[in-house]
Amino acid sequence: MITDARALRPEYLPRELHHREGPIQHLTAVLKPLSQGYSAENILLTGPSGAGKTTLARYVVERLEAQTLAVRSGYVNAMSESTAVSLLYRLLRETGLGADLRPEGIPQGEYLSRVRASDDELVWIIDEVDVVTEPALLEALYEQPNLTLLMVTVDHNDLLSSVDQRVASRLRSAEHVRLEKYTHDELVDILSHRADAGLKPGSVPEDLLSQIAETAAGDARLGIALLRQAARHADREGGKRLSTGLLREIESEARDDVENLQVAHLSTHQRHLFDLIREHRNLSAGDLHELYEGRVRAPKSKRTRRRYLDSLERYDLIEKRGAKRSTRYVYER
DNA sequence: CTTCCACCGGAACCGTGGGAAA
DNA sequence: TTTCCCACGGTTCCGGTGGAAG
Repeated sequence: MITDARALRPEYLPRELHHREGPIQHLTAVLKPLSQGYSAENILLTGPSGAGKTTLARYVVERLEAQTLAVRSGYVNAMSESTAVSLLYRLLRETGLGADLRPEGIPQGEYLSRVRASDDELVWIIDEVDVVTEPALLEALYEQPNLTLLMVTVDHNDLLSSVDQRVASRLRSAEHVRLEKYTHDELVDILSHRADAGLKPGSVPEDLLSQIAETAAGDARLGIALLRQAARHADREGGKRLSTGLLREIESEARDDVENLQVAHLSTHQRHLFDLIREHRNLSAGDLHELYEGRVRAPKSKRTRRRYLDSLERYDLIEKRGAKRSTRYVYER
């Protein structure tokens, strides 16, 4: 049944993007000066999860790079790089400017001079830019004359107030491209393109796609995870066609898939905190700290735990409710 | 209504370790 | 080699604040 598993994986970059014609045009227009050797505005790309932000950014930049000799690009997810230096290192490697660099022990300035030394215009995609903790880093990047930033983040309305002042002002000054959730019909269409690319023709009934789209509620990442799990399940059972009744069975597996992508980035102590909250579903701050201290051999300080909990919240793995003495940490699902 | 204090989060500080300069 | 520098991952300190208890 599965003819090309890659097409169902989360990182797959399709050859054509559907239902994003407007944003594609917008982004392309903002980046256009680069193809004529001029510099372009920095860009902030926002939208809810599963709206295709990352895919869109990579798609547009890849096309630009293919059409223009003097443009090079790099992509990084700020979530998975804990420090400024590791983020710069990764980006330089991606851009093809750091093959000879080692990952540690080099001052920031050295990396930045690499950027300036390049004859090409550079476009860097920084995914989840709101977790960049060092404001000085973005400022420094802004000052590089031949560097255009394409910053990607979820569209929390509280975003600009929650991040550092200096970061916020950088984000505000960038050209803003906003993505909406996919509609039901758009998502059905996207899923059927993926099914065509990855599954035997005719193996997915139309009404199953519609159900998946319904469950995913505009979130393409979840929709594709559902499709992938449905196909795997059917494959295991030796079925030739995905059945409509399948969805309830595989929904939680698909949601686990999406969650596991995030959990994979956690350190062991972050993981302990997350596991406790997931086990208990809902814990007061006091209880959580007590449980954590009982479970872990060398507990981190309270302040450090709060930082970990912050990052869990940014990953959308947990939710913090209430304030002050009635703070609770909640896991839903 | 007032008081208390658990919790949050900013800021300053610290020990370690690798690299570069002397 | 020794010394200096700097990033990193933490901790310590502390002021603000709003729920909860009195």
